[in-house]
Amino acid sequence: MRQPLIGRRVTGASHLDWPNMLPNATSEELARLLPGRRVVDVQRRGKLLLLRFADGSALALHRKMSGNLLLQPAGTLPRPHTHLVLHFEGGLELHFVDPRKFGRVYFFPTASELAAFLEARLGPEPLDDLTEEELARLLRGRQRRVKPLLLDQRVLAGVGNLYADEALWLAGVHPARAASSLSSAEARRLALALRQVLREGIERRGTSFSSYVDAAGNRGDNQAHLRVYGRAGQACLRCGATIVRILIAQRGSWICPRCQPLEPSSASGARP
DNA sequence: CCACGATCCTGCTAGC
DNA sequence: TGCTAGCAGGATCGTG
Repeated sequence: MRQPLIGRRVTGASHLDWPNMLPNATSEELARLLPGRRVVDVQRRGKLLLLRFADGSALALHRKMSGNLLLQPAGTLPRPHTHLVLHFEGGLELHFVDPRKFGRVYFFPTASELAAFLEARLGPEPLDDLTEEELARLLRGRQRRVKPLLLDQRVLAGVGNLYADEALWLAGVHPARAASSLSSAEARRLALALRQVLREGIERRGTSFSSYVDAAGNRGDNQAHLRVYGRAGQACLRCGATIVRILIAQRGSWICPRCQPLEPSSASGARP
């Protein structure tokens, strides 16, 4: 979205039909405050898309489970479940389409308010800052199970359910292991695995097993390359054991019970 | 500090 | 064919 949006001025905001989408503003405020603001940067932080405006104000958009952001020519008829259309000069629109209505749009009048918001709820970026030492530091002393810890955005930003499962499988770590129980070798493998699965997901332009599309409406390819997520009943790609689905912190979690033992087994086990 | 359940929503699909 | 239970890429809140 950077190329099409940077430098463009907002001319309007419409189709704001879902107040719960706006935790810190009203529809009327957005429609009144946004026109005239010029986009100077488009960034990602964790799972948030940030639109920064010339005066330091910003929008932060979270797609949650079902949201899609589509760049369309002006005048495109919004599809069902569209809850925000941002109009830009030059005949461009950004449509926020979200059937489940879990998505959120935050408005921040100043850069420092945005910074405080991000600081309060997001940990380090795995692709920028996650050395093995940093992950070891994040795990140290935590009695929490490792998967819920990885999914906690305040601990580490941007890792979701499927990437957590993929990384834990690659690293040969059971999702219910206590975070502090990981050996330094396991922590090292996990740090590398997290970076790998996120990098692959981006290279493949996302995981579209359901409705995800990018801003141009194109599906990603990553769903065809998942190693463990959603593969219950199928053979583990590494050892041939049957992949199972378990519940960890109420989230579906797919594991290979042989490559990812819960108890440190005396048998040699998998050397992923 | 941590686990768990409920909550916010709609759509899809597997199973009957 | 039609119904229903269960599940879904997320995150927050209250309770214990």
